[in-house]
Amino acid sequence: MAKRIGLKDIAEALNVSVTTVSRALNNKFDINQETRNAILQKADELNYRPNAYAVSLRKNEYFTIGVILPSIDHYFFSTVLKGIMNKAHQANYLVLIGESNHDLEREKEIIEQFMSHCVTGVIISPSDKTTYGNNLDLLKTRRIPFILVDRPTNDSNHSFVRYDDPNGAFLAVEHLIQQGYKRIGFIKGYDYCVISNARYSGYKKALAKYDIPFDESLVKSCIHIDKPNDGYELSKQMLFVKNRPDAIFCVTDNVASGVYQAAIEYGINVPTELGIVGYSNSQISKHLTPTLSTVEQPGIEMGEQAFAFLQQNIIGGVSRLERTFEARLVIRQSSILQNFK
Amino acid sequence: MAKRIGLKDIAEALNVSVTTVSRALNNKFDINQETRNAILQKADELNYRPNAYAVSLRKNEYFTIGVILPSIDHYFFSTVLKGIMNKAHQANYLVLIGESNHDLEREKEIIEQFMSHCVTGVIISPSDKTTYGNNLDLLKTRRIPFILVDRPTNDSNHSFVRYDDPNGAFLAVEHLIQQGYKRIGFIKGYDYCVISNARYSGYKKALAKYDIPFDESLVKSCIHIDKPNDGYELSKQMLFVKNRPDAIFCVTDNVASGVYQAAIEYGINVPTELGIVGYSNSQISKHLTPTLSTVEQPGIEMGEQAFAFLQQNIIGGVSRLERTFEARLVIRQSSILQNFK
DNA sequence: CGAAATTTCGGAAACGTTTACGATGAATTT
DNA sequence: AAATTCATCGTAAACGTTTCCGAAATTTCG
Repeated sequence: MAKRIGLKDIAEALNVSVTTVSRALNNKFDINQETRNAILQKADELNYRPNAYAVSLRKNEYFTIGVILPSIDHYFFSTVLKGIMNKAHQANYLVLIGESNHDLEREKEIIEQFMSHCVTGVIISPSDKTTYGNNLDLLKTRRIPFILVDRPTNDSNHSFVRYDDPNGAFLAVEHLIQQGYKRIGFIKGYDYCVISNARYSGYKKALAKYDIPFDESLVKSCIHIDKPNDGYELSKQMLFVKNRPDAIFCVTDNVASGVYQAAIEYGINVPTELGIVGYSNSQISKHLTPTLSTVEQPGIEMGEQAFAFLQQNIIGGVSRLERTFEARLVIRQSSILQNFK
Repeated sequence: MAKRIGLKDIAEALNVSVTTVSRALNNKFDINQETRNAILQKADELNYRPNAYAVSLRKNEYFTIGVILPSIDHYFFSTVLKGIMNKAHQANYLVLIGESNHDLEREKEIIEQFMSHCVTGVIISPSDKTTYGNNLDLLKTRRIPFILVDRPTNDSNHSFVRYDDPNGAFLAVEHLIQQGYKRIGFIKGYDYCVISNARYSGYKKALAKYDIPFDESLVKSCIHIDKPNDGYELSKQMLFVKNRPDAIFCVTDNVASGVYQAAIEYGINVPTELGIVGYSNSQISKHLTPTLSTVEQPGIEMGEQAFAFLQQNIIGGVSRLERTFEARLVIRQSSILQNFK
């Protein structure tokens, strides 16, 4: 509302030129100490802030990156964002944020908004469909570097930061096997969910390694991977048969929480009668009773790494970078059988 | 990396002036249909995007708001942010985000960055100390409108969106009383935590209404309000005495989760032997066993309301707006005694 | 003391837009 | 046929900076 004050205001107040004021404020060398001090003081007095728009326009450097996430209130993504913002702040970058809600059209809008705002790079966790999609082409034709987070595409030219999802699932299932569980079920996501499929493959690999026959009746697909309800319903189906599984690996912690509910309802003890392992090491996993064993996903570190990669791409012009975070299992109470046998 | 293409590039390619190109792209009237079409086509072909910096600078209108939150990966705040971004997107505003981490110095840096980027308004959930502080003065002297979220200051001129915290606590405690609990404890935050104190007052008010004497030994203060550990330790202290409380109201769900742990450790049944009510209706409250009764905090709605207020302040120049969201109790299993008595 | 070097500053152009204004030519009117 | 209108376009200034270049004023040097 109030008039923005600019270099001109300071200049007029002190009877010097705009150029001189600029020089003083930017610590240039060819300026007298006294005038500089006077200018600094006046600037402070008038509460001057440089207009970032004018500066960027003139210098043609826009210290801005864009971040696109499917959902901002999803715990994992919010930690990724935190990691990005940590590093971005240190490097004096402005961070623009867009929430795609897995909507391709929205994702495109965000990218175009980012391009209008001259982002020098983008970190994106694409919606599932983008994986094969063309929204990224918008960035490519503009040669705007981007880093994929958590969900790499099948294009081998892209830089990405991801988590070793198959191995995370493998470790989870192997752990269950080693604990002595015999019939291990898996509650997955829908068929085209990239993340779910990656974990599915790890599940199968672990079974194969220990010569456990794959039993399709032990695998169920849920629609909503972020809510417990599907896990609840599907595990009820799985547990209400004669030859029921004695352990269930879940595609997310939230799904696992649904399995807890079903177990309680049926009076099935966890972990003695039913082992459970989730995925994400989200907040709830520590709070469930018994505490939930799960696969860790270090969101902050992944975010920080993504920003570091982006910076390398921007500055160094490095073409392709990738990092796969090593999977790590967090063993808690829900999968410990050893002491009871 | 690639050269940005501007109006000039289109103009040169078509042998017209920059002005004409601008006119064509902005749907001005005094332009020939054919040239317009040619320009539109060329712009599309070259993948032109207007430079938002130049536009804003020239038009002197910056459709940007800033949001400052203590923590971005805190569930409640992430939902507030989601609400803000929903509305901001509809209104075509750019959203800048800063994470203060309850650090006053950082908060100031963010505000200055925002001012450099010419935000037309700010939504801020101030760190505790700012409540009495001067960071907001930076905005005031610049006449940049701002809306406080969740944590109003004691300055009666400020616009804010908050939650009726005292009443939320009151409802929680009243509910426990009505269920038949007799000795109701409270685990609060540290002494200067605004939110904690608001809830504390509601606790006391409920006791007073039902003529239950206030017993200081039933009130404990924790440091970390967002983690279960303090709740765990403090409730152990409270439960390990002869005349222990039969219900505990907690300043947050996370603290309540710590009480669960202590109860399990001591073999105390929830809710029959110990009633528990938390605060925030966070993710975990639905997943705990038994499910946790808690006070709802509608983050998305509060965020949307905050943006609506900000917009009114910006557009209409309305001076002061406030809204207190009505408290609502979510009754789950952890506080139900009625059926057992 | 004159010339050269140095210090300190201002003028002007530029970044990519938008917009007020004027210019041009064609079409219409008288 | 001259005068007027109208449609279409270009010129130039402006937004708030930075920076190149040159101009004074001052100092240093031979």
